[in-house]
Amino acid sequence: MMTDSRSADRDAATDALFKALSDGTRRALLETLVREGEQNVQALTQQSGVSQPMVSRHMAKLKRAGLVTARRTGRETWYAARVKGLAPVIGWMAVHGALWSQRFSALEGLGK
Amino acid sequence: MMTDSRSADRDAATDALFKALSDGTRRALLETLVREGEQNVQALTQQSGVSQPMVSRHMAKLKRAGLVTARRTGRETWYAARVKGLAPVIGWMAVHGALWSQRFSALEGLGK
DNA sequence: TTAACCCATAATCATTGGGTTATGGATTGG
DNA sequence: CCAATCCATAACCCAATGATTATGGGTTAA
Repeated sequence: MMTDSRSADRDAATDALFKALSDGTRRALLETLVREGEQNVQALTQQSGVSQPMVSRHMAKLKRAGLVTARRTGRETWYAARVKGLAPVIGWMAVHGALWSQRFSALEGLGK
Repeated sequence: MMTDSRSADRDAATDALFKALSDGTRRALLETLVREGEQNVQALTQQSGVSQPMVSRHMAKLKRAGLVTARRTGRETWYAARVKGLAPVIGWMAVHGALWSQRFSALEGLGK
């Protein structure tokens, strides 16, 4: 049930998700997880080009947005991409109706 | 041709696009254009809940991101959603390969 | 137990960015 | 020509954020 006509674009989860994706460093971190699977903070720090604390904070934000999961074993924290996390993005695009939806067929062409 | 292994997530256009979508007010403005078609700044201001200068600045950002087009006639500026503008978002998702691509089939179910 | 290691948080800084009101340029209407 | 209208830009405020170094808590190893 829609409580406000503007709620679709003001949804807190959707907002957190788009904000999480709006930074290049975070997107790069996420892509590393997608490509290379679960990684600990050490490994992510080495490939990211930013400091370890920054990686921790970026991962926290990605986690709050639902884009990664965290699994702690001993002193290491292992992060993994959470595939379902992008669903709200797809949902947001779908909300715009047939106009945008038509373009989704182009996905097949883009799928490399 | 890929000039840098990290370039996919550091591409300036992609960054501008995600940043443009990361604000709820801008997404609401964009959705208005998608739903109701071309609108001038006046109309957008009335429905947005923010001041006219803020609308102008948001629209400028959406335009730089390639999500809207602007057409000036006399003293009015008419903005329209640019459907192709979302392609890089879809492209970015596709870059992540089959892992994400599988989920795109869920679009059909989400398409209302 | 002590040292080394992994990670998260705190403190700090500079920049970005959303918001406002004020202003001004360009266009239309009397 | 003058006034009203439409929009963009400027000036400003404050909160959020990306980044750093410093610190500290918890875990493994010697």
